[in-house]
Amino acid sequence: MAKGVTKQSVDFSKWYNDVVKLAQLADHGPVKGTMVMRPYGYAIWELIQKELDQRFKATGHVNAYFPTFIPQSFLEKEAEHVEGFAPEVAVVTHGGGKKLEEPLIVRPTSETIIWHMYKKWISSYRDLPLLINQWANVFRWEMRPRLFIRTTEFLWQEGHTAHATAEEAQEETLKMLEVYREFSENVLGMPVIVGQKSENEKFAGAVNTYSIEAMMRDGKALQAGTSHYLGQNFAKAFDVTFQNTDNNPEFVYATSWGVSTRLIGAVIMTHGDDKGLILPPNIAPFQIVFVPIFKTEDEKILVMSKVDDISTALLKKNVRVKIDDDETKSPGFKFNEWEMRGVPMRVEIGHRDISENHAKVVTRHNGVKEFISLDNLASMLFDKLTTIQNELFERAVLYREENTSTVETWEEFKQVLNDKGGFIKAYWDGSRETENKIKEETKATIRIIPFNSKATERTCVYSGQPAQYEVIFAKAY
RNA sequence: CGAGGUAUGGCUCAGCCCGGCUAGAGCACCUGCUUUGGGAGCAGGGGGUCGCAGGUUCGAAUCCUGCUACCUCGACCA
Repeated sequence: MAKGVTKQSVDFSKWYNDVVKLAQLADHGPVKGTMVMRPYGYAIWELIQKELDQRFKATGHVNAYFPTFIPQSFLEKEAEHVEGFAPEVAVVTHGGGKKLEEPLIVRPTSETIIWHMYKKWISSYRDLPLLINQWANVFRWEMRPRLFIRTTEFLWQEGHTAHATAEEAQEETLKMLEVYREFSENVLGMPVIVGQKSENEKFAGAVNTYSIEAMMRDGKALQAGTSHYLGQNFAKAFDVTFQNTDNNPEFVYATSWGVSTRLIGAVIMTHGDDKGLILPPNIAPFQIVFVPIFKTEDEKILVMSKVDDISTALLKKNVRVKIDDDETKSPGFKFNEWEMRGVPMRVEIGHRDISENHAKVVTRHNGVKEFISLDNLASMLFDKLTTIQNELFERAVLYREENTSTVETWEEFKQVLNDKGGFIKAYWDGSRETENKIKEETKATIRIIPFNSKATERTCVYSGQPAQYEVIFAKAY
């Protein structure tokens, strides 16, 4: 049927595209890889922004805005950075009808222009730390775009901080990683594994990259957020020094950290099912949808006044409510429509219900239908939002555990990856060569080196050499 | 960027192989009436220079060339 989404088991990619389009989250723009975020999808982003922004402010950061255009020469000042980003950068060569003296790059990330400015603003340890975040769009010319997950232009936030000591900068890096973890788990209901990236996977220009990794329902890994300790790399490239308390000049220590609209893709693929989207209440544009059911004008007046009473009580508790009173659509259509669009709870109220003093409440993620007394309906619904939020997280944790395997041998590794997929815990010798060979043979990469990873007395699953870490391997987005 | 596939009304597709009257269907949309508790029914109606550009031909949705976009798989990546 054209009305439903493709089943996940039939074709997960198609399922994802169906959900994005049918739930009206986003559409393709006319230029390859560009995305139009439709109102429903953008509303989710606004909720994500609000929650994150509160957390950034609470940890002492302030927002600012830097320009999109960056002189090409800036990118070239940090060797690893230019090597990493040059292949995917868009370049402006003409302006005002004339060829520019120096081409401008359209920011793929803002480290360079921000550190150019930081040089002007930092001269003493008293100017530090400098804790700035910006909400912006960035551009990366990707080969294989995918709505929300990988688009040519995307929205994100990027924090850029400057510190007087390495210790303080490292502390900041981990502090923001923890903000991302807490946000992902409590707001998005998405469990993540926190840890460090291998040399192969780290940010171009960073000393260390840390990330949160999530498992999607097809068993693949998605990097949901990163936090980088940049050391003095950018300070040296842009000559940013400060006078320390001993009156000596010293290069500034830096961090950067970001999450993007990719998080929306992550939510879709963490919670969704064959009926479509499932949104955790904390980021659902509509947390509860009311479907009033009536035949006559008298019934309509009765039903609508009751719906208004309950929704008003909910609005007072800041619950986001949608009353679907569109009389041109049948109730059955609305049930399917709002389930597909992921609204956490639906309340059906008709004439019959009112005479029996109850309403039918249907919970999206588990399909449970129950009658609840109208007397305490508003408070029951309010409480259930928290329950649903928790259940979604628990369910996602369980799914991840079920699809995580621990392997000892290389044969087992290949077999599990092939038969089951998901996350594979295995020991690794810490070498780039081994990681590359595993990638060549299986397409799986080291997604993360979890914190507290220990590998004493163990050997590498591939090379048989003494192991340095127990890591998570997976195929990734 | 490499391999394969697709492009016909808003959507899903048929027609193409083997060129030929006015390009079809289902869904969606509009109007009217009847309906409304899991994707309503009947009747009437509107909408397509067949992705774009060029070529072959008396004649092209159909054959040929180029381009673009999208999908799947690879390499790259938040």
